Amino acid sequence: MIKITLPDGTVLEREAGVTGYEIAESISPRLAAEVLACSVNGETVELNRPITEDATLVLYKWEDEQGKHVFWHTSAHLMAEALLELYPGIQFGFGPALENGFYYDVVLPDGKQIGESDFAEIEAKMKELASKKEPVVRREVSKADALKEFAAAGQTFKCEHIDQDLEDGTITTYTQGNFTDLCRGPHLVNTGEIKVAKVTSVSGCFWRGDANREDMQRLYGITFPKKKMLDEYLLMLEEAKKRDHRKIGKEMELFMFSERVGKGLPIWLPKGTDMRLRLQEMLRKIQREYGYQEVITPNIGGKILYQTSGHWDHYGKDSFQPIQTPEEGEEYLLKPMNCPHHCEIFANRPRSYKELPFRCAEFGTVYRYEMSGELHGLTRVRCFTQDDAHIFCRPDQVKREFINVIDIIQRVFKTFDFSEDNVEVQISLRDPQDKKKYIGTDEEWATAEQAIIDACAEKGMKARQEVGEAAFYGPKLDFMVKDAIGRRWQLGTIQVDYQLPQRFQLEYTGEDNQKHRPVMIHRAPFGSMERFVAVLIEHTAGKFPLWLTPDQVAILPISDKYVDYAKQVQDYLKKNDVRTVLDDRAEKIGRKIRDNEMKHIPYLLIVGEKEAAEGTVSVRRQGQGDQGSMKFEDFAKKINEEVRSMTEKY
RNA sequence: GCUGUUGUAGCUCAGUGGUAGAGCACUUCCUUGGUAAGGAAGAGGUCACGAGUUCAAUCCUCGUCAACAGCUCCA
Repeated sequence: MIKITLPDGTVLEREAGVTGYEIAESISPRLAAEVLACSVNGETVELNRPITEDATLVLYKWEDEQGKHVFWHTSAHLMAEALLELYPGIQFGFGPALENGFYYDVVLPDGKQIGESDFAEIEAKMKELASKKEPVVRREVSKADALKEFAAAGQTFKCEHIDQDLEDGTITTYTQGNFTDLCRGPHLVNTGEIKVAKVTSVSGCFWRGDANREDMQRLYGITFPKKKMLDEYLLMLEEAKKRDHRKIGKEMELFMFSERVGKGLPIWLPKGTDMRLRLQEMLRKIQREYGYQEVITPNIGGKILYQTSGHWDHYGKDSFQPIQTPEEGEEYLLKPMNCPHHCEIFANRPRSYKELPFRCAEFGTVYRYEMSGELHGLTRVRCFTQDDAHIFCRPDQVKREFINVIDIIQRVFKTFDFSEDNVEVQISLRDPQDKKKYIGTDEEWATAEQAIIDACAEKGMKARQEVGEAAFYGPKLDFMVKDAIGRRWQLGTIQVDYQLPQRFQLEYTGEDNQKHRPVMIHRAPFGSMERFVAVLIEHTAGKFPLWLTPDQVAILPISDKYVDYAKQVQDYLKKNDVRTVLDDRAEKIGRKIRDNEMKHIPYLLIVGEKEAAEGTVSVRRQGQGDQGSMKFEDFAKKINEEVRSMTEKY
């Protein structure tokens, strides 16, 4: 029997020997029209695959992640089919489905490159082919036959893939029309489901992602079963663009870039600086509770410092090149990280176990020579300030310290309503196959990795483990947050490190009067001030919480007859630590409200004849309209109370 | 760094082989108004930068710089 669970939760049974599609059809024609793929005992397969034995069946529609995935995977083949017709002799690499759409890596014959002007033609061809409703036919082939077939088609990348990566007996191909692709599947039963296709972008890439291999072009596309869905998708992208931190940062005058200062070197404008300092104050307050001591170190350090730490060997070419001092024959680096400086602080004098854990914090500005193509607004820059700290502790204190840092990060995220949906936690482990990338012994790695896994378990945190993502000196726990269009950025990070203490010969005297080596924990709850502010802008669309926002209150006189009174109110609020702006333009009140609402100022105070006579202000909350009037002294109290209740919580 | 795209007023963007336009913002004037756009006038540009083609280049070609999308990378 086949056990079927429907989307609404009802459970049905059918005799074996039918296909997923036939089952859907027997339930309702409407379901049959909507269903795209199914899974048999957890494995996603085509709808036309006969189910021969007892199984659990789940039907997938467009709304299901699996349904979309199959739809887009077939769409990738459809695009390839279109490309093959338009550019005979084209070579295909990989063409997978993505979270939103799909891509195909290709090399065009005779060195031709696809540009945006070619998109319309490709889209039209895809539509034309889809309208033929070609069946997608699955075949199992032997390795030898597959090699022969793809060699005959001149597909050298496919042949390499078959030859090097695939086992005989596991190889399948899918054919639609004149196009056959090597593919594990599953796919749509026919391409007619695809009603609207859009090629979204083209970019360069390498065969197998290897910069030493052939250059390819990666063509991105997205398709939908209904025309309306494409319009909605494009609208959603438009909306996301409005939250882009680069746009809002410019509009709100938070930060800027200057070509003469240099690319990737952000300049914090007064309002942005105001916010940043407030964020730093928040973290300072929290850190003090956990016994951190703040330090300040220079923005450069001797090259020898980074040779000692090992960073020069690993990242020398990704740093700004050394600054020479010819008279003294010295070389200095702009500091790419703060840890070596902090190691020197620990090594400054003999340390006792009684001082441990020694927690050394710094808002440390660092410089990294990131590849120019990588630079991106405030999220990827060449100069940024880490909310850095290094904890030197005994091995048995690692887990406790680790948990404290997780607490700090969770407090920070809670303050900004980064819900669990937005935050992904990742444990970054070493790739044991690739030991050249890392320093340290197997035992140290095992201990460090276990400490992280244990700490997460103790905090009940769901964390994904990623092999090969560790830093060269140790494993990491990273907190990733999505931006407006779903790109993930790493914010908070905690890392265990046995290596730097060794390299810097760090020691403390234990209770036993013997020298011991401390363990070092690197941590940054925000990650960097730049990236955190960027993500915060996109998260809030520029509507920052009252305690943080640069301008809390705008005062709007009804006419310039009341500007004097407005100034009196402003003075009072300033004296009571409320951040205000005065809109004394000769504009109508409706206009002033509109303009200041659009600037995302949390409170607007309207003052006219009535308010001046009574010593009140008419209060308007952002997005919530008129809130009635009150004495301006009471308003000052209210707003201060509101800010206090927010800052007390973090 | 690689592939593609873009660069015109403070912002968003039209436009043309004969050296430029709109809307918003800005300045001034009129209006003195009650909860999301009042009216008029003015000012503002080496059309990213540098070469080349041309009688003539903002427009065509090449190079440089920067930005955007993606790849690769991310201590």
